[in-house]
Amino acid sequence: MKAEAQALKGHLDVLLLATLEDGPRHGYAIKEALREGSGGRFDLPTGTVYPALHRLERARLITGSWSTVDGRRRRSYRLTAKGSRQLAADRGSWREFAAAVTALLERRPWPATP
Amino acid sequence: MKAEAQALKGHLDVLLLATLEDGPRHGYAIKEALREGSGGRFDLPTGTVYPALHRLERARLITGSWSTVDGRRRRSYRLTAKGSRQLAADRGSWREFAAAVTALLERRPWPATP
DNA sequence: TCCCATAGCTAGGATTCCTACCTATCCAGC
DNA sequence: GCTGGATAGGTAGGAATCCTAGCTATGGGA
Repeated sequence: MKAEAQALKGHLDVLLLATLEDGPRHGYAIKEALREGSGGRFDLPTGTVYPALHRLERARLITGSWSTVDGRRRRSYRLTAKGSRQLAADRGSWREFAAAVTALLERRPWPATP
Repeated sequence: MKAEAQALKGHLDVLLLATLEDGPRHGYAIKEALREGSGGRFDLPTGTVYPALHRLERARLITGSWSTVDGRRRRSYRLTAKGSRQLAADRGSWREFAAAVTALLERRPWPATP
């Protein structure tokens, strides 16, 4: 395994949901949004993105619909109500998680610092 | 799978290394340090901690030695030079990773904001 | 004409973390 | 004396996730 691989480590779902917060996007556009929104850091292979979208759809967090634009078929996804709630919850979880890891790595006392 | 499980998502190694930065600790003490240092958030099962320590030892990031204290056998671990370097690198990776995820979730423009 | 960007997909492997289980000692409470 | 919890170590196996590697197909620019 490459050293820098496995970069997402379980946080992919919340990122995918977040890209849909402003409105529907198709898979490839989601992938591009993550790449651009992260300064190139999250340049995910399609073998990561598409299965993850299918997983979110099975979980009813997003719904997809087919369309054709310029001769290319697209599957456009949007957040469901459940997905919206999940996104809000996951954002909170991320903040707590990041705070806890940072506290341990920066060796600050828990819970808060000046 | 429980909703809140898989809490560490690939960041366990850097946390384990960080607990050894102040000096040697044995496995159980490492587990306790993570629990206390995270305000109880990272209360890891031993089935997570011990195999991870063995993994780090195999990778020569830490070295362990047996001792007996109060009739209990302990395996005390300390950082190797390689482990120290890895910790420094992983800290940097964490900062970048956390910044990228936060930027996407808080929808701040990349790379920086006031 | 050929290649790149766009757009979608799957199979299988590697890794990681957790659940569930095990042994054993020391000490406090009953 | 006995029991249970905290301390201390461990393993086996499963579930989940992400990546690699491969595939099809269209449109447009060099």
